[in-house]
Amino acid sequence: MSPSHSSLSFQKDSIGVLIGLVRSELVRALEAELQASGVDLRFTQFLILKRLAVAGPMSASELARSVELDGGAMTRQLDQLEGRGLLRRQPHEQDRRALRIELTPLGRTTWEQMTPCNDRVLKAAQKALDDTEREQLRDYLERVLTALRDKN
Amino acid sequence: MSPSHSSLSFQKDSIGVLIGLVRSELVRALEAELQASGVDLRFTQFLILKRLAVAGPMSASELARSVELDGGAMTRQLDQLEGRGLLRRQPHEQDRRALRIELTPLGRTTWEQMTPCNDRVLKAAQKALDDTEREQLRDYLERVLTALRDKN
DNA sequence: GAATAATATTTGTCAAGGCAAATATATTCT
DNA sequence: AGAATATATTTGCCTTGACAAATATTATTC
Repeated sequence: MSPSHSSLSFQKDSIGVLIGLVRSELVRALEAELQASGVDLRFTQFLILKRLAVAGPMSASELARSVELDGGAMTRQLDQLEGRGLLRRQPHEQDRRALRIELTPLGRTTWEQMTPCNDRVLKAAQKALDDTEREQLRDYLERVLTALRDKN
Repeated sequence: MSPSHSSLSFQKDSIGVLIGLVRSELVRALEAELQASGVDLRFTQFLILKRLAVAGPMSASELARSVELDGGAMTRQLDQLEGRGLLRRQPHEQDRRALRIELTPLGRTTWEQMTPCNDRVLKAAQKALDDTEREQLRDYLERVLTALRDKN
């Protein structure tokens, strides 16, 4: 279709486009795995629970920064996740403005159900790369991230 | 901060998280470049115009698929971009259901203003990689994308 | 060739995130 | 100490995108 532009249409995607595509496939794959495992969580909620499980309790704003989510959006996600009994808002001991967000036992159980999903998706994504290439990919991505962040 | 979990917090990001971070930095950087060049476009609108400029006129649904945007969302983006005079909806010659979306001269001029922004961002992102590494990064990302899409 | 299925576009509805304002508390400066 | 500033959380408002339904047209099947 539209053969008159085929010479132009076959140009390779830029790194930027490629990264966007990979990201959306990763999100899609993870949400599919979660659903297939009976875990009713969206990608953002998965990230929040994962962060709490891996890094331990923290304030809502620390959590928001660490998953790159807006503070207001975080409040609403916490409302939902707390309403479902997956986490708790406790008072912060040193700072009365802040909260200490912590997983409940149910939240931890849920995390244990999701972590195999995460592993499967990452494994599937990297199945065409050997160990050396995986390390290189990570290294390149880290360098790209640093370059973008240091752009002064 | 939160020294009681430092041993866990210093774990490396997964490839998944890393790709998400790179993507959001790329979007941020591109939108900043556009704004600095006086081009009032969001990332999605940039993608649409770029696609039309590079691949030529196409139907709305082809365009939607090629930038991974929902059809309904595309209709509204086209409303906006057409309203600003950047593109036109023409009748499709072979298919009376469909449209032929094409850039206006203003759309083309705008594209010429944005393409240096795109180039600067991609160059900045890859400045810490040499030519070989850039090719490898692209190759790895393509293989990851294929692996995710072929997961049967 | 009529019936059925598929596709293109549009519109309505909803969920999610960004931004800004409001409030409460901490921190810094003088 | 007191004032000014910064940060944490919440809420309201707005934009965007996904999903589903509606309509128009094309493609396929019987």
